[in-house]
Amino acid sequence: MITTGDIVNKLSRHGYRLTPQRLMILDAVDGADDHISTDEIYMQVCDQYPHLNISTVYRTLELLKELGLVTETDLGDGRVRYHSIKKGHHHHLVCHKCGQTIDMDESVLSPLKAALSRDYDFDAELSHLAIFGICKNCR
Amino acid sequence: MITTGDIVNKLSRHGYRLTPQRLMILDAVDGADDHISTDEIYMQVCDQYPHLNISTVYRTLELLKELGLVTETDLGDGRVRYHSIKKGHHHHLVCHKCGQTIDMDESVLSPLKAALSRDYDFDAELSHLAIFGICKNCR
DNA sequence: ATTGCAGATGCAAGGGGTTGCATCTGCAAT
DNA sequence: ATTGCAGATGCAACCCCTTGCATCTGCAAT
Repeated sequence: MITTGDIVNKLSRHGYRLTPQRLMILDAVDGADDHISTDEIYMQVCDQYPHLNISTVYRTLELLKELGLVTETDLGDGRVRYHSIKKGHHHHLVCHKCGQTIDMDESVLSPLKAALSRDYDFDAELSHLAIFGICKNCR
Repeated sequence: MITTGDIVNKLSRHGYRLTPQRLMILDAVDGADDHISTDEIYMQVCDQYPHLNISTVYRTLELLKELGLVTETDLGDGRVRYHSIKKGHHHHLVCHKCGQTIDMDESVLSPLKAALSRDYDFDAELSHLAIFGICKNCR
């Protein structure tokens, strides 16, 4: 379990400060059942604290991503979505026809990561990838 | 070589029409040395035909992509780029630190495509992918 | 408890891209 | 050569997101 104290430490170690906005935004991501979009986070936090500005939400999510507290995924619906690191890594297969998203095991990408490292000396960041295509029902 | 006649046929077969705007936009993509961004296309075509609207450029590129005449790549610089199909498929490794993009051979992705088809019955569209990470100089 | 200040926020303007709608036009039928 | 009309365009408004800047504040040093 990550406590508020842990977050304070993680932030201060990088020269950042804990603000109520950051705490509320992180709570919103952690508390979400599924991947949550920026404006869902914004609206949710605004219920408690209406003065919040949307740009703070974007900047905070960028920071939380940098600190490894949340991961970001582009599911192709025109808005990026966030997910607590507590809920583990996984990837997505997104169907272009029906829009369905299928969770994909991380292991499928391991050979690719290894090949890129071997052949191109490139350290790929594949922490939360979405791959587009056609699902079995739509093929 | 693809002629204007070929394009007319390809369009009409799908119930679309050939317009001067479409022809000029396709010419701009075909004539570009490298991946060209939407507003580069817009500015280039505007030189010949100033009445052109930017939304026509977006809609036309969407159509050309659908018809397989151009491919689209997101190189992570905040704008999508286009590339003529005539110049072949390839993928990109984009370094988060220095911004360099490395061309990657298509064959690296074949095992992934096969695995997704086998394990998930999912037909992945990996025609012009960008993978983010850290390049050898920045590791 | 005060103070100082770098880091954080709110605000407003701007950038890339999309969309609804009225008008226009390619093109097939006549 | 005309006509009809679905498809295409231009326009304006909008959406998601980012950025510059003035103000505010967490928090460490005193």
